[in-house]
Amino acid sequence: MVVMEKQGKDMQEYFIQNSKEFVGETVTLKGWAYNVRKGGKIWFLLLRDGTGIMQCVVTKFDADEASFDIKTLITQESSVIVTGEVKEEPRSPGGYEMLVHSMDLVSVADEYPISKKEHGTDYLMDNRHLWLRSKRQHAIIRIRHTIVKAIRDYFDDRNFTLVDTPIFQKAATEGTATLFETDYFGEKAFLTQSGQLYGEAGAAAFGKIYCFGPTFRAEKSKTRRHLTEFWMVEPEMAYYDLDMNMDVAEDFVFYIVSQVLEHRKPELETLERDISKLEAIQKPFPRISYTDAVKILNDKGVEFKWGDDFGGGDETIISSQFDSPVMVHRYPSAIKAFYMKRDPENDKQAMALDMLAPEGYGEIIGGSQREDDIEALVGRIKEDGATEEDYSWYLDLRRYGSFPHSGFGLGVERVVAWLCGLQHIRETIPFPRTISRLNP
RNA sequence: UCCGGAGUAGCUCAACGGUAGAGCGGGUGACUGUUAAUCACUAGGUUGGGAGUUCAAAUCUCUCCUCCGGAGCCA
Repeated sequence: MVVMEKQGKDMQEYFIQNSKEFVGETVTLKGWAYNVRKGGKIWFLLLRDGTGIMQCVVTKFDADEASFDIKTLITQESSVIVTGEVKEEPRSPGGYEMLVHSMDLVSVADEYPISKKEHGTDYLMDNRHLWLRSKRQHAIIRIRHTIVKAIRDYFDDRNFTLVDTPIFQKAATEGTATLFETDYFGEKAFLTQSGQLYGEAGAAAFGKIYCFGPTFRAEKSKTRRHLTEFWMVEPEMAYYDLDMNMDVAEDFVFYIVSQVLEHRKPELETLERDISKLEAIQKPFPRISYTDAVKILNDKGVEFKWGDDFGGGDETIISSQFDSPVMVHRYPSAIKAFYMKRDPENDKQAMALDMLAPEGYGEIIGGSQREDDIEALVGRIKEDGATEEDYSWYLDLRRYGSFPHSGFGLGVERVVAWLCGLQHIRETIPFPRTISRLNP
């Protein structure tokens, strides 16, 4: 067993994140100069390797002369390869440092656009390709990675099959939203706003499926909650009703939160996230009907009529009543999509659910039990001004073995913003696309 | 699309009718334990574009452009 451990470590590649296991050893680091502090006979290089930042100490006694003299050439973000001994050192940020023996300057960086002082967001977004190197952005993107992994693991471990859905689509999923139009060999095609209708075909073939990919909305939204290109995961489950759907949504979101807490505490601390708010989240999540939600608003003195849709401020008031995400179900059918099943007990209500994140982060999930009655579905398609022809393959799913089924979509970036405690959604994705940004 | 705010040095900002300034970053030099290192010296500007008012405009007026925040729409 001791031998196995030794072998395992010998085979382990050194990177800054696991310095603890290499104390006393001489290792080689390849990375970039995050910062340099120069003295006369000693200088400090903060080296970034993608996993963390290591303080490298260069002195005339421990390093050769050529390596020491690199201090006159090196600039912020220059690429360097350093060899030296890893030591525990309380004076060093991170608790470890490297005593440098030799150094190789791979490339001298030009004057770096992102200085050590503060910058405006728009300037940083113009330099997004470089901004990603900073501690804060590094932490966010790593948390995003953990969220995406949790999403895939959750479904993969529960017998869901991945069914990818097309990005080019012939028609809108939900008539109202504005879509990006493209020329598809002389024919109109739209960038997808949802994979759901295809997901329903998948559920009929595989039982439980999910699709996960980018989604596009051409609305000219200018808010901190909107991107024109964002990632959405959409599970669809055969023989699941609305309550079972909410069970999955709750368990799924709880799993994502717990994975982030388990694996990304250092990153959350870098972001100065109030972790107690995330630790307070518990199952079961509160479930309230739309009608109850309207009562909450009215009790708080908000003028709100049954039948209207919630605005951002309304959602914040409702969600702030709870520590955990809240699921609001049975919305007025008039404000929901045609494919949602009507409540058998009240035709004015749709079997829809939205999940609102705490702390004012808004809607992170939208879903429903789907309409499985072909007559009802055809009726609503016609009410929307479309034809049976437009939805012929979708209606086939009701002609050939219709079945109760449900699903939902979760917006990845809104979850990242919520868990990271960010002010703006544009930091949640490496290269955001908004109404005013297509570059970089 | 509507409402509000802002464009001044590479960056973050000040000057708000009378000769355009600071901090950071850059350059040069000093320093053996720095922590957004410090200290000294130094370079750097058609004040977003256009038009107008005035003896005089970064400053006042109009217009256009760009960006930010909010509303609507939504994940």
